[in-house]
Amino acid sequence: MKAEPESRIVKGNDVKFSISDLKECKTEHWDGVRNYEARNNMKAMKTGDLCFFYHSNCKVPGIAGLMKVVKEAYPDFTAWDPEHPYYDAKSDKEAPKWFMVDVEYVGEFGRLIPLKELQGYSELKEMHLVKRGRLSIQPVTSDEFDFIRSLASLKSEE
DNA sequence: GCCAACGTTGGC
DNA sequence: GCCAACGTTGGC
Repeated sequence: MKAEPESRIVKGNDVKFSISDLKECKTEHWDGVRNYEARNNMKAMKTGDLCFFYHSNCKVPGIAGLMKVVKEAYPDFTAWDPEHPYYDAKSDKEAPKWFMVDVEYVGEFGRLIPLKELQGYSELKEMHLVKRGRLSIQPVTSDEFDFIRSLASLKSEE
């Protein structure tokens, strides 16, 4: 799941959200997903599922930490707020178009695992992130998950 | 800030 | 329902 750790202003609001921000607030709703495939991936998530927190659109893009799903997909209310950077006039309350999940902080990796590095592993050649980078919510196979987990430990495990 | 790779829109 | 034009993402 991607978020931008560096400040960027959209419609007067800073959309910055990093693993440290999640650590601080502990749980957060993952709003702003405005792509059908990404939305469908979120709808498939189950409570307790683990997710990687990916830092995108920043100096060193890569995987920053781990979080878990604590609430399954429900309507993204930010789509209904005209003042919100992710407002979508075409989503109404009767038939919500966009959804979000709630995630809880699990841990930050002792080191950020750069995209550059991930691209170099043959084990990850087929990974969505490597093959087709653009999607903001992507599937990870259990083999890919285990492999990436072996590349770094959480700060809490050190 | 460039631009490739997508995704979306809308005329026909 | 095709597809050209346009918009967005995000690494570099």
